[in-house]
Amino acid sequence: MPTIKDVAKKANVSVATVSRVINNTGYVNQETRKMVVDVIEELGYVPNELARSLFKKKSNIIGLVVPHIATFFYAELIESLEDAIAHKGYKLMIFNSKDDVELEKKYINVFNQYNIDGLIIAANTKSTKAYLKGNIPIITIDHIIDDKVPSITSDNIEGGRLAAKKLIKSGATKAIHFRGPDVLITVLDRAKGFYEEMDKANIPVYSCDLDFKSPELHLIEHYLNEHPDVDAIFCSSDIIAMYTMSVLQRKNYRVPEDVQIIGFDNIELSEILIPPLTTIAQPINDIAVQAIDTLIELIEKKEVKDLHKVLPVKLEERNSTK
Amino acid sequence: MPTIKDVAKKANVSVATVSRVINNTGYVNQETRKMVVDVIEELGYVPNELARSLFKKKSNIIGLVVPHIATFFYAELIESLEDAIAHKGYKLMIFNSKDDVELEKKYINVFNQYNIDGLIIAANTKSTKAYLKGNIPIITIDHIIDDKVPSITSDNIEGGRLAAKKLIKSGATKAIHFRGPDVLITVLDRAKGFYEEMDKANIPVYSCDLDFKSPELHLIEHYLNEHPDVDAIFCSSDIIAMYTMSVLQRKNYRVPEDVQIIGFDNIELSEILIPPLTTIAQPINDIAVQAIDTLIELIEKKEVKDLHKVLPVKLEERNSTK
DNA sequence: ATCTCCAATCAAAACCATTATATCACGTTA
DNA sequence: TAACGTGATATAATGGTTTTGATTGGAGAT
Repeated sequence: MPTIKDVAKKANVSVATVSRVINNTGYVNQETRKMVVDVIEELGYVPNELARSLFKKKSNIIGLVVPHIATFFYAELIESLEDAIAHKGYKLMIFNSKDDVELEKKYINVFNQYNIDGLIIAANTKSTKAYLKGNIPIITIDHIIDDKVPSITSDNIEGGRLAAKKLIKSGATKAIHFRGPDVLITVLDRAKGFYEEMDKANIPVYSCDLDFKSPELHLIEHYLNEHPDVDAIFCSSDIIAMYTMSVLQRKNYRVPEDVQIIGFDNIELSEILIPPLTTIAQPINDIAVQAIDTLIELIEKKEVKDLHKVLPVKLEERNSTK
Repeated sequence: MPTIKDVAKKANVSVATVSRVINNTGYVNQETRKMVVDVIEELGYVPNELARSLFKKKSNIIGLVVPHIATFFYAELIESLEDAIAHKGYKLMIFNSKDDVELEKKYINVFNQYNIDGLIIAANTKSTKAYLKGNIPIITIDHIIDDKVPSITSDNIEGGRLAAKKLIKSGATKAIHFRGPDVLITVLDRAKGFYEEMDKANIPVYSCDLDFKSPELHLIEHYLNEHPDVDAIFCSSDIIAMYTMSVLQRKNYRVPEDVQIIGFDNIELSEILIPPLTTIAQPINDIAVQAIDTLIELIEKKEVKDLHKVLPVKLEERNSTK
């Protein structure tokens, strides 16, 4: 790999001149510029980003902490984030925390080691303070770890409400809420909105916590057995809804005639279920774009207006509800 | 952030001594070591990985090029890779190529800029030569771009054969193969093995190319309409199989009585379909581990024995076949 | 004729960690 | 005693880039 020195030597100019050409700063004669550009072309010189980062204390790398890459929602989120990040000239470094505190600690070190410019935390971290200690700009997605740390969340409470309202309107009389793990604020908020409306309508709700990545089929079945007369189900995620529908179908419940079901996320697959799944749509792409925009404002020390942005969700009506 | 100099000053030793303590090299007195370690602890000093990388020409970063992060198979692959990489003390930088040549070109520059130590290409790249020009160790997953570039693939041909054999044994008389995009070698290999066996058994096969990420429902439907008497379907991926099953169900085909169907990948969801999907299981985790192992051998300039490793696939029999 | 100004350029310092080389003190050995 | 080995540490060079401060030559002003 040729260095800036090689270019300088070959073009018979100083290193500084080459630097000025590359960065379009300071004075440089048109002819000199052309000469330098030609040599750069000829040698196939590419500036070394590490050296740049070292000097500028800025790496153009954004770190992302997620609990599980392969969970559908996160996978789609990562894709959107990668896209938004690439557009801004940054690169993405991904860390899979697996909700493991030790792992997170290790990662936090890495962030400092690499002069990472910003951090997106989409995981329910337990090491809040450790993250905040370094002075890397941080933004959280899907939850809030500190009042001063900007966040982008969907309006989960409203999502829960929308689901409840829809089920109530379609004649629900007894409901189950299959939730994700109750350590997640998203999960709690969705539940909160849901209970709120169901309580108002005096409809009893039973709830059960499941794993997000692979919901336990036997738990779902067990729960349905305990409440055979349930006629409305709200799930914290579309994946949970898919698992639930699978159990329902196996147990010969008709959807939506016997039981209505609503999911959350609006992942692509929800459309092709039989019947297609009614769900609460999260604006994943908007979340990603807003997160990156805000994070970059933070990195550039600009003023961030709304510290906690809540994006609207939408009821996507399909045929798993009446 | 304190630097090595700060540590040296505070501990009253030279920078070199601190470095020796950190890296466990050369001679350093026990007492001096303790003193240095204490100061490091006190200042919360962490070596700057960028400076290290710059000097060593080694970044401990491994790049990964995938076509679409959110495609199920890739998401699971990324998760496994991240795991294997983290275990070896490397970090993962992800690039979503979207099968876009321009984007790939941009990324290849980035790899050099960051002194990336190794590259995993899981995408069907069109810029083979550009990748090879830099002298970064490369390994490909799921396809082969050059005879000299090590690769890890599943035994896709055998996968196709296994699917065919199973369908033949269960009485198939007319088959459709819903494939992924025919630019992918994986897709072609699976088809190859499948045709091979079906030809032997004299069973006609019709095939149709679909998108991997969001298979076109109308194409599937159109194809089924054209061949209403089909009784066996082999899909290049479980996602395609899910979409196909959705169409089948909507058209009131019974699975497996009227039509048998086999997928590929064995993603988690395939188990909960109704009926559970028979599929060809790829050893995703093994692929990831072997890929990282081989890549690191390459990085460390060790001899790589088998340049092209083909990992066995397995027929996972469930109830979508007879 | 002298001075100011500015475009154009350069050399050197800075960034941070690593390492080859140098230095020194001490003890051992010929 | 002089030469040597060795443990312990310091010094300086290295890597690639950007920035700072300094220098030059020439145009225009006084």
